[in-house]
Amino acid sequence: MNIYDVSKKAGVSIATVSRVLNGNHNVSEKTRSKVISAMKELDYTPNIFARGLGLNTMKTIGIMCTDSSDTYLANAVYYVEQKLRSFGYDALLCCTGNDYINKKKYMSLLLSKRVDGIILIGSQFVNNSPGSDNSYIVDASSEIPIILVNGYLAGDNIYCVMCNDHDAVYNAASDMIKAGHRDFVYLYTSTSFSGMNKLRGFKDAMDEAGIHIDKDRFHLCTKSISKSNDYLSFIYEKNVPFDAILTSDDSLAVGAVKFAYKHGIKVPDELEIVGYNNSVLANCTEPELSSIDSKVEQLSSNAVDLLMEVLGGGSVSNINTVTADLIKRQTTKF
Amino acid sequence: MNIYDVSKKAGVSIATVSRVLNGNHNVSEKTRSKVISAMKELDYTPNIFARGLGLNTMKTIGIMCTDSSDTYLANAVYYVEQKLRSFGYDALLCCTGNDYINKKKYMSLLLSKRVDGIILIGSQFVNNSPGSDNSYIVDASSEIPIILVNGYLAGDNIYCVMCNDHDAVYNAASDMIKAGHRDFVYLYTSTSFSGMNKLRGFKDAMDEAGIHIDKDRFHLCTKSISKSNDYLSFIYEKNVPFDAILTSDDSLAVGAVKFAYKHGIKVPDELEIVGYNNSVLANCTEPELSSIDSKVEQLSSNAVDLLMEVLGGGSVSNINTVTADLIKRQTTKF
DNA sequence: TTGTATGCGTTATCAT
DNA sequence: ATGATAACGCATACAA
Repeated sequence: MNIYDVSKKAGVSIATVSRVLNGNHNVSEKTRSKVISAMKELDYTPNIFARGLGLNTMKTIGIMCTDSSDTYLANAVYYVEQKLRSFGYDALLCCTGNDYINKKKYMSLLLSKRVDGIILIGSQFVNNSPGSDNSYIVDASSEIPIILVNGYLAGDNIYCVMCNDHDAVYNAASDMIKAGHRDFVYLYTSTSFSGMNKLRGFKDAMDEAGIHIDKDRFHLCTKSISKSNDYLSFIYEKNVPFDAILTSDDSLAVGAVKFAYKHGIKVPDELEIVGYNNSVLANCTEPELSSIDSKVEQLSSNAVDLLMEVLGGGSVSNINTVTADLIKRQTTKF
Repeated sequence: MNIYDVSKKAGVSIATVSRVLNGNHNVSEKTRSKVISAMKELDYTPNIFARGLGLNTMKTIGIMCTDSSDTYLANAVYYVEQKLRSFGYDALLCCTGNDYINKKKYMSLLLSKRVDGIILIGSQFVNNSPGSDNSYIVDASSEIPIILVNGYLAGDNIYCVMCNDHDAVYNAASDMIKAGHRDFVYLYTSTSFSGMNKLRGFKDAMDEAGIHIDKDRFHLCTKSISKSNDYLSFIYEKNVPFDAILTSDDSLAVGAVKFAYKHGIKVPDELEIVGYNNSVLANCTEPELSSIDSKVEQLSSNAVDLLMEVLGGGSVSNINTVTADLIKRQTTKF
C-alpha cells in the first residue's frame, strides 16, 4: 500500500498524491477529494521511513537523562515529552546512568539515529571542573543542536536552560540568618554545575553574614534519606550545634526531618529545614517540608521552545534562566 | 557520505560494503579490512532511514503511559527502556494522559511511526467494564504485538504481564485479620483491572472471615495524600471505628499516616497501615510505611522479554504473572 | 493545476 | 568472493 496504489486508484500522478498528503495548495478541490477518498478506501498510511530518507529527518528529538525514575528527572522528562509532542516531534528516551562511557555511547547512538536535536536533562552530563572532557557534547553539537537542562557548557550550537540555583539557596539562607539562625548545616548530593551553584549560594550568604562555616557543616552526601539522617546524627553526636539545615534535594531534607524526630528535636521551633525541588516528598513528612521550587515545568518548556526556535533557523541566546521560588510549608517559620 | 563513497574509496562495490556493514561472512579478510579503513577515513555513518525503508523497521518500540512523572510509572518506564536498549531497541515515549481520545490518538501515531511493537504501561489503558470499547488496542494488535503491563485484555497479538494484585491484598488483609483486626478501611484510586483485583482481594479476605464491610469502609479516592487524609478524618468524625487501613497506592497510605498523626492515633499500636507499590514515599513517613512491592522491575523486564520473544517469532503465553511481596516496615506489627 | 523523472541510501537478488 | 541492479516509498525540481 503506497503512493502509487493511491495514484492509480484516484487516476492521478503520484506527485499529486504527495501534494495532497503535504497540504500543498496547488491542487484543485476536485482532485484533492478524489485522492482523499482513494486514500481512505485503501486505508493508506504514508511510509514514514521513505519520507525520512528523502527529507533526512524523522522529526524526532533524543532525550538523555541519567535516570528517568528519579522524581525530579521523571518530571522533566514528562514535561519535555509533552511539549515536544505539541510541536509534532517524537521523543526518543535514553537513560544513560552516570558512567561517562555510557553517556558517550548513547550520545553517538542518538546521533546515528539521526535525531534532529538532543535534550540533556539534568546536571550530570557536563563536568565543569577545569580540564574536564566534555568533548562528546561539543562534538555532537557540530551536527545537531544540544540543549542542556540544568547544565552549563559554552559552545556554538549548545543551549543552556537553567535555574538560578545560586540565588535560590542564597536567598533562603539569608532569610534564615535574618530569622536569627547562625548554626547552619548544608547537605548536597552533587558537584555538578547546578550543585556547585547551590553550594556557592549557601557559602556566599554565610560569608556576607560573617558566619564561619567549618567543613563539618557542608557535606557531600549520597541522594538518600538514610545517608542524610546518618550524617546529621553523626555530627549531632559529635556535639556540632545546628538549628538550620539547607539541602540540595528533598530526599536529604526528609532525612533531616527523620533525624529530628529520632532525637526529639522540634521542627521548626528548634530546627528549621529547607529542601530543594519541591517534589512529592515534601508533602509526605510531618511536618511538611519547606522546599525550593526549581520550576521543572518551566525549565522543560523553555528547553523545548528554545530547541524549536533553533531548528526553525531562529537565533537564540545560548543561556536561558528561570527563577526559583521558596515554597514555605511547616519546617520553616520565617 | 554514503555507501557509494565508501565503495569508491575502498575500490569495491556497494554490495561488498553492505556486506561488511552487516557482518556477512562472504567477504575475504583482505577486502573487509580495506572497506573498514575506508569507512574510518571517511567517518562514515550508515543512514538509518534508508535501512529502515528497505527493512521496514527501525528497531523501535513505542511506550505508552498515562503519566511518566507518576512514581510508579516512571519506574516502569525506566526499566522498560533499559531492557529494550539491551536488545538494541529504541524507546519512543508517549505520555497520553487519561483521555480515551488521546490514548487512541497516540496509538495511531505510534502505528504511523511504524514501531515494531507497543508496550502499554499501567492499568489505565484498558477498560474492563462489560461492553467497553477497547478496539483501539485490538485494532493495533492486528498490525504489531501489544504488551500490557498491569492490564488485561484478551486478544491474539496482545500479551499481558501482571502482578497478582488480588492475592497480595488478600494475603495482607488475612494477616491483619489473624493479628486480631476486624475494623478495616480500604482506600483505592482506580477501577482498572488491577484496581478491581486489589479491591476483590480485600473483599474476599473480609468475606472469608465473616467481616461485614459497609460502604463507608471502602472508598474510591483521588491518588492524593490529602484526599486520603480528608476522607479518613471524615469517617473518623462520623465515629466509624477502624484500626486497620489498606490502600491501593502508597500516597493514600501516607495520607493515612498523616491522618493518624493529626488525631494523635498511635501507629501501629492503635492503627496498622499497609501501602501499595513500595515506592520512595514509603521511606518518607514516620513511622515508615509497610507496603506491598508490586515488582515493577520484574514486570517491566518480563514485558520486554515477552515482546522480544514474540518479535523473534516465538510463541508465548498471553498471560504472565508476577508475585507481589509485602515489605514490612513500621506501620504494621504482625 | 498536473505529470514525469530523479534522488534519497540502503538491502537483497541474481549473476559471475 | 564479488559486482550489477532492482526494489523500498516518498518529495520535489522541472516540464507541460
